[in-house]
Amino acid sequence: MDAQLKRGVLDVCVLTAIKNEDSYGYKIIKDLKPILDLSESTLYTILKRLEEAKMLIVRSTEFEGRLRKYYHITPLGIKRIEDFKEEWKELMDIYSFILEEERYE
Amino acid sequence: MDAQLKRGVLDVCVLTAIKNEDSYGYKIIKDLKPILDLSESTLYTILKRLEEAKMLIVRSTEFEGRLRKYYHITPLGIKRIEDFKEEWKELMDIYSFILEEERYE
DNA sequence: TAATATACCTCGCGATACGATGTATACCGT
DNA sequence: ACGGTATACATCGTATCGCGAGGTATATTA
Repeated sequence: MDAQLKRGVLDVCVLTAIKNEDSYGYKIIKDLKPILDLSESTLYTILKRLEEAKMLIVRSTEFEGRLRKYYHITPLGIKRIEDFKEEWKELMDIYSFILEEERYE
Repeated sequence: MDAQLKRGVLDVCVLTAIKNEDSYGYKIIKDLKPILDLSESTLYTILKRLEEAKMLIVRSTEFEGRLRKYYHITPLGIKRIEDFKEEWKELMDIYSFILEEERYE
């Protein structure tokens, strides 16, 4: 999938991945794999950004000798998802425009 | 509308705007206004990019004393629109994922 | 013992939206 | 005659962000 098209949905996907149950980086990538391929460097950048935006909070734990950082969504994170749904409506209008113009070809 | 979400659709919108009839910068902005607000600096950057990608060709004319550059879509430009429609399917899957997760809140 | 999986992270590059700014002509109201 | 607005083009710099390349470390498996 085109990188440009990803930009508007990536952070919302990550928030969605942790919405129902706290999760951690490595698991998020695996969970999202079927619908969206994202690299580790991308994910950790996003997680950091979302943390700075207070859309999630982090809890570091140790699991079987390895570090594992669990991410928990905040009300601001929930709001980000809701806002996205509103934006989606506008995006649908744009898509309709592209399809409609097609009829006259 | 969020700038990030725009990135994947902007160039396709511009191509769509000139698809059925050759058009020029100032008119493209006015035509797209109802569904998408884009600034002049953004549009001219996109037009230049699309020209370099050979998705459109330019024809400079003079109209009532002013310069006017008409843009005409090429087969590559048409293909870009078709490719976008395929990408849209993937985007719909992502949107479905976001909505489905919602059910368990 | 070597490879693979798990789990984290940083740096730099390239792509790109957009505000600010600039140039120039035509038109319209006062 | 003059100022404002519309038309029409363009460039530059900044900020954002996806992602490949590379790094560190432990556990498991062949």
